[in-house]
Amino acid sequence: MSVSRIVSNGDHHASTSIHPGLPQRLASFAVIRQCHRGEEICSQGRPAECWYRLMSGIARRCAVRADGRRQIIDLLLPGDFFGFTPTDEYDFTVEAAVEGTKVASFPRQRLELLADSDPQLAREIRQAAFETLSRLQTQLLTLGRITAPEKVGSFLLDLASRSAHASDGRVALPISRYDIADYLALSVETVSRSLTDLKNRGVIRLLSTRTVMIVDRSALDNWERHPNACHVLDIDRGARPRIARAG
Amino acid sequence: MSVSRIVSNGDHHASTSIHPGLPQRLASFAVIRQCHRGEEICSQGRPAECWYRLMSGIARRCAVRADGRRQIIDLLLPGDFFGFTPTDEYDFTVEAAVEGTKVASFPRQRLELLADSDPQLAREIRQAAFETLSRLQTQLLTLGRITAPEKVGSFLLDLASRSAHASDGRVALPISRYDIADYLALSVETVSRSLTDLKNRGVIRLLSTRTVMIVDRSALDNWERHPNACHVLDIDRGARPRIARAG
DNA sequence: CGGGGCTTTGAGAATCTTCAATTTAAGTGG
DNA sequence: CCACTTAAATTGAAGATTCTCAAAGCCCCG
Repeated sequence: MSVSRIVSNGDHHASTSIHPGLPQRLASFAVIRQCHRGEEICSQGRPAECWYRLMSGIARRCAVRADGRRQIIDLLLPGDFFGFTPTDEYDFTVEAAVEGTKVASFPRQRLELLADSDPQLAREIRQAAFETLSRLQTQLLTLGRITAPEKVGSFLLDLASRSAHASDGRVALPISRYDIADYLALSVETVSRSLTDLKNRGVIRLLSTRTVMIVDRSALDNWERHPNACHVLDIDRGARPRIARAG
Repeated sequence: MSVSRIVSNGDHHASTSIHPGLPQRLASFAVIRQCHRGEEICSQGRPAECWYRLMSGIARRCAVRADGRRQIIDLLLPGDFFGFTPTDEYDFTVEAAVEGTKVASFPRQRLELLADSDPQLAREIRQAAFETLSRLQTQLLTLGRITAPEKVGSFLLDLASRSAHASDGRVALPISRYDIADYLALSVETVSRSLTDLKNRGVIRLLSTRTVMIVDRSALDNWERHPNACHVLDIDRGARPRIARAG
């Protein structure tokens, strides 16, 4: 169903960016597969026979609720690993979000066996898992935001930091408003309104439907540097400060 | 600042439950530390010198926003690992949520070195990381819920599955309503109202303030078994089904 | 028995969702 | 290359939910 080939050193793109080449040991086992838009890369409930890394394009890891609503658990950008499970089957379905998405797949069982005798490989796998953890944590922070514009702003910042161009505040939105909505647990309309809201407040500029320019970075990023306030007695006892919405 | 001692085989509790003993190899390196309520176990920004596993009690991994709101990224129950980071410093602060919380700590650098020559240990660490991933994903699903009662219900189910007693639907709430609120990104009042709402609808019973009985499990769990609907053309194009709230 | 936090409940304000319709963008075929 | 069809994105208005502010009851601990 797709072109497959062996690659010696995975990444075709510039290795200077945030999206570095494959770790050395891993690279030699990669089998690249190209996917159509909407094509499933791996399916929930199926035996987890491979680990993956997105090489180009975009993929989404999603679940569907009984009420029919879809939820995007994880947005996969080039360089991201996925397919890690504690059990022997995939816990989510992953599908390509854009045409021609390229995925590197690694036979799990073989890799684990090799890792047993190749410490460097084992470390690379561990590192990949830790980076996946970090990605999910970032998303948890985003979903924990209160207002919709904050969620969208947080999403934009995350996207900017994970994308290639770091310098100018230009960020390409790789997915539709619908996908963003399902990723941020908002309705499409609210996503759209939040974007125009941020635009009107001068925080961003919409260069095109799928391109935003971050003008006021600080307005989007409102995280405390050191959360030691957690330690304060008041907060520990539950009487945390109550703050008005960032209307 | 706390009692520390070496243990040969970590877990004091029944090994029959969901909370099994420490993996064999890991166990031999555990140093147990007992913490006071509110005491920090590890701090954001500090060098990540240890990996941890909660042995008893409860801990929370949290962040504080610039506006003062606290967010609980991760609720740690006995058996849970934490402290995994892709960088060399902790990305969040972890603190004991109840008095006498016991934590096993493992010197990271030493463990990684040992893992290089002990494949079994390497596998155990990997497994721990994957389980952490799974835990975060579950929380992402919960936060992705639309209504507050759904979030609370999802939280209860998760808690039930992670707690010891599996049979009777009794679930002990190990943290305050405030903590639950910060964990689910809701206000305290909404958490409280959601609980009484679920009670009034006969889905749960409040045996005590900190003990709920799950009566109608299916009313809380509304996940599609196989999210293959993602693959349907309509959904792929964004025109996902729009469903009324579960009022 | 008193104090303080924890929990619950009430009421109004703000936000988000839903339903509906319009506008913009994109893809297809002549 | 333009007209046409369809999807994507935006905007409006009403209804629903949640947050905020306020206050009362509860429970544990000293």
